[in-house]
Amino acid sequence: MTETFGIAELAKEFGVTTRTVRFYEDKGLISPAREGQRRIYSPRDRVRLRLIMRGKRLGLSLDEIADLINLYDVDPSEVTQLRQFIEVIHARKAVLKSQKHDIEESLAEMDRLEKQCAALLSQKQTRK
Amino acid sequence: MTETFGIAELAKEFGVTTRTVRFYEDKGLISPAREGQRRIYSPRDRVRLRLIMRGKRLGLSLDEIADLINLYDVDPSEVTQLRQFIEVIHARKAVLKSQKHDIEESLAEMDRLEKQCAALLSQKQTRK
DNA sequence: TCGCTACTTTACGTAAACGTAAACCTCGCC
DNA sequence: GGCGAGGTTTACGTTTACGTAAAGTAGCGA
Repeated sequence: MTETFGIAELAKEFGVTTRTVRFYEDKGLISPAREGQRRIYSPRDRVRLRLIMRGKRLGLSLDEIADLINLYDVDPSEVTQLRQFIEVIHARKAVLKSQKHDIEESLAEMDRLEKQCAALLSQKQTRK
Repeated sequence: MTETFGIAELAKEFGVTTRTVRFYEDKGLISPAREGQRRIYSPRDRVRLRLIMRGKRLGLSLDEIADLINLYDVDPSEVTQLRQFIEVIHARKAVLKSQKHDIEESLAEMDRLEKQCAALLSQKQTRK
């Protein structure tokens, strides 16, 4: 028997409000089961939530996140679809790589700034 | 004599509208000179625009970008300020590193998906 | 002087991603 | 059986990051 979760539980785990979790459901990002009128979340829903949070940390919109999540649910029956799918993956990889590049540039700049600061600091302290 | 730019010129270069460029000025992200009532952008303004665009690609809000840009303009006279500044840099570096981690995870997943697809494709084609 | 082009300010509109308030179930328990 | 905790729907409010329209100005070539 697979584990299930309540809405408050998941909201707390991911550091969002229950409103947010329901909002994601409205957007079609997750579709929890119901027990009466209550929402029951499966481990699969939880994984999706994790993917959503990662997408948000990367600055994606919910619509973009929806597209990405749906990648995992593509039915690979048609060869044409498979080819298109590979195209999408390539495009996505390109974006990620450019983003990685931006991050590495930023990190390098932060290091430079930090070293400048450290130098200034030791200068001021030896002079004292 | 240093080169200058018009608003349309810069907007085109960075792939945004002039409205956007003016909006960034309203937000205090850039402060171009004026010639009469027209805006005149310096190479420094252009660098700032480049930083803004990079920030946006990384999913930052304009407020966050403003904070980051102002890092480059900090006056390093006070030791206390210098220490705080280093703290800020450290925090920023931590965020960037976690973001980089997210990206690498995503890239790995994309690779996995791509290989699955390739395998399925070749399967379907040899069978044909 | 006319008209065109590029730029300006002012201001209202809008989509995304929730926040927040109101009013209603329902389950456990004292 | 009342009630408190936690969940639900419905709906209007809010912030961010611009879009878009209106109306005015400044220079420049015919």
